[in-house]
Amino acid sequence: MNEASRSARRDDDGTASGAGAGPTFAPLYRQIRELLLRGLQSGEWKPGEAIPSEIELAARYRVSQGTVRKAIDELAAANLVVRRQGRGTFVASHREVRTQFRFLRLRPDDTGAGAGAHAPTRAGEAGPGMVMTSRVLECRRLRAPSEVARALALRAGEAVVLIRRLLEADGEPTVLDEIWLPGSRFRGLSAERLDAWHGPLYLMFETEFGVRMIGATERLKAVAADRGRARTLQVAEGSPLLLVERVSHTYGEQPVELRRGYCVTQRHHYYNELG
Amino acid sequence: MNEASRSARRDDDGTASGAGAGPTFAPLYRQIRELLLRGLQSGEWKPGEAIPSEIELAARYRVSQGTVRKAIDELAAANLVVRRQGRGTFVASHREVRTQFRFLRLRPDDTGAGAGAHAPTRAGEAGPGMVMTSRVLECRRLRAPSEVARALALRAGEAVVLIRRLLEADGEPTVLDEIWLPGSRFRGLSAERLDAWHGPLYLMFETEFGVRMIGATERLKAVAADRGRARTLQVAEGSPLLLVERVSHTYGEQPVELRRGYCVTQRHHYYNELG
DNA sequence: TAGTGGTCTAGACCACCGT
DNA sequence: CGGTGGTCTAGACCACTAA
Repeated sequence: MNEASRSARRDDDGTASGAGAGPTFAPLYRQIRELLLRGLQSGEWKPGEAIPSEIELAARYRVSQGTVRKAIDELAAANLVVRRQGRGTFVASHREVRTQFRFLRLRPDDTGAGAGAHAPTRAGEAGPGMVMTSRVLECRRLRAPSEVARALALRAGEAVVLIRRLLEADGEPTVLDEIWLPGSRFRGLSAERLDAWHGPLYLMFETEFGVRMIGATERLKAVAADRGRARTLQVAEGSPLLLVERVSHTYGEQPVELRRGYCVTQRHHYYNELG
Repeated sequence: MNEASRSARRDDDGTASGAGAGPTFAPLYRQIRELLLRGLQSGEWKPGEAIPSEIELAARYRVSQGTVRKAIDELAAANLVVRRQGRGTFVASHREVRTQFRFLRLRPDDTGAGAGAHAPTRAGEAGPGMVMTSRVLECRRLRAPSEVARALALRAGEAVVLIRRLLEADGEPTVLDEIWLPGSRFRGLSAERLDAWHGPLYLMFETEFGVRMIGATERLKAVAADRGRARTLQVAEGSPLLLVERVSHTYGEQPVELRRGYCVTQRHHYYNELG
């Protein structure tokens, strides 16, 4: 691209050069990244589909391939997009096995035969190394309690969906989930549809409701099992449970799920890596 | 660099081109990265010091600046090195505030005034938002129990150091740590030296023993407080505690610490982000 | 064989830092 | 001001994939 057009675009995009204490200009590749991000968010390219080639994007935005490349690099680093040499760059989807268990941090304790206590499940293995089956206990619509509304950035009293489900790992009751979703985005979600669905919940959200979870923040606590939860999880009342409170979000940090998972950690643990 | 010298270096580095089913050649920038890694590991450049400039490294290794850049990019992404525009690239150190609390995931519950339940402590804040004080209960040398030896990749019975300490958050007993270290790397570590040290433990390990923690894997469980720990933490026996079992490592994934932290999560939680 | 992403180069210029 | 990292370009070539 030539000097003139570059300056022109920059002037178009920015809001202030010397005007005020406004934000300084973002590098070109970040501007491109934002444009691509908008394409993802708007559904111009859907999960599983390929986005245009780097060369095509470079031509479209009138920048060099290297600049497009750096923009895509960041999207790939954020797991929003997956590069495949020789094939193209694809919008990430919960369909893919690698991404499948990205949000599931629960692992069985004895992972690998005589392996060290902290060996990852298996080299390069993404799966949890266990068979997880889900049983929906309840699914109903109600008005958001205040803390749920706050977490989902809704007004108190707005419609939400509450799902309660029991996860069994290798046949043993292990996680009791209480999932809150904004009613507006999940119209038509019901216990029947949940029962009919076989596969990861986030894949259902993606394909059936067009809501793609791309990240989450979690808060973990140890709590004592109350009567009801103890019964459901088949543990003694007062047993220690690992409470995982998760708020997950789509594009633009927009929260779309509040989940409280009560986990029995007798034979399982929550796995995390610090770098 | 010219074709001839590039081919030459590649032939030197690799082990097999068409010979056997050996590993395929790594890209140049990865080879450079490994060379830099060796420099870090060997202590050629020490924590806090600057490594040579990109231009100098490019000349030394006879590659382009862009290739060196990509190598350093990966080291920076792994937090092994910190780039500072206009100044240089520095070996990461636990001295820096940003890195200071990288391994501390415990946060006070009510973070920010009326903020949403899941707002990070503060925008860009690395600190824990609380005053943490440490009290060493015990520090002694003994022979490694088998599971400790396994976690630290030692032979059973080798010398290890056991540290027990109590962390108080804003004056309240909150975490009871049991820390196991390989004796060979931590000669001369004693309760007195620990008491005399003020600052993060990992900084002490780095400056006093030349052991730099660069990463860790953690396993979390909810457990019931036994008699002793309940007393130390001033909670009721049987109270749920968050057990954080951490194995941290230095360069080359070499484990150098096994830590079990028993956390009271009445007013605190373990924070995590999933991307 | 054509098209895609992946690597590598060389050089220009910018933004920032310390002196 | 000189030196550092940061951005951007243009073009060559490689590695992989699919038709």
